Amino acid sequence: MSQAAAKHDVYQAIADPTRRKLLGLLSDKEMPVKEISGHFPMTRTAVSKHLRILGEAGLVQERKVGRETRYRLDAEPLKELKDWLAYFDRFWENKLSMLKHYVEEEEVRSYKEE
Amino acid sequence: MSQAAAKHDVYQAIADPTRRKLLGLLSDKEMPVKEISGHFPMTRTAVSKHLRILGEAGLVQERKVGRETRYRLDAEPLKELKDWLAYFDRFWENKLSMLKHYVEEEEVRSYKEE
DNA sequence: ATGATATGATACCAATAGGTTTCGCGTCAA
DNA sequence: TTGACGCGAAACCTATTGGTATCATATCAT
Repeated sequence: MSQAAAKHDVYQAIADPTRRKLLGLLSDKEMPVKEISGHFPMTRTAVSKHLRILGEAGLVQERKVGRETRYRLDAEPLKELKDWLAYFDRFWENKLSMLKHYVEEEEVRSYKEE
Repeated sequence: MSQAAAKHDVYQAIADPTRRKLLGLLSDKEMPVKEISGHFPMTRTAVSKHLRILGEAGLVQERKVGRETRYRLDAEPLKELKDWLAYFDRFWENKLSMLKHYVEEEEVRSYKEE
């Protein structure tokens, strides 16, 4: 309830390479927009928009200092991604069991349908 | 070189909730398009497009069986995601060290600038 | 051979995404 | 107090996305 209008989720947020780079950049230290945008071949406004999307996903937090707005990483929402990803662990943690899975599937299916 | 025109990467592929659901569905078993599309409130063509995008990202593999095309999960490309994610582990594996990080940053900055 | 089935290809559409330029406003420095 | 600075908001543009309906083709069943 604390933050309405979560228009962008973490999956969308990291879909864009610029935004992934932003997260890497802001993991080192807090940074004002001007300094941030110096690292990207686009206008400050464009970077600012990316930052807003990251903010909506909860991946960055902002703080006003004088006329600056400083952004820093908040990695917490990445947990959701990590959890989602964990489900697929068994499918490549050992590829053998996955293969076995499909081979057995196939034997059953061949017998029934083909 | 084996696969040209990788128009979609794994980050984009999983950005869409329908496609994430598809991956979950296809992790259980190989499935033909018609059966797959039965699980979604959209046309078969739409589902087919999502499958193509997943295919471009290497996340599903297809196999022709008679007039069917059966799809199955290939989780391997998710490794890239997992690796990318691993970089951020330190930022929430123990939140204390992260906090410490910023506090120290801030002390230095206050001293220099404010 | 004929008709139903499974699918991909194609053309089309509205909404969103990613970018730009311009503008206004608060803050800092002279 | 007057600029310059840092930033977000707004209007705008084009390409992409997610969806549709329609069509062509290959395969299966009769």
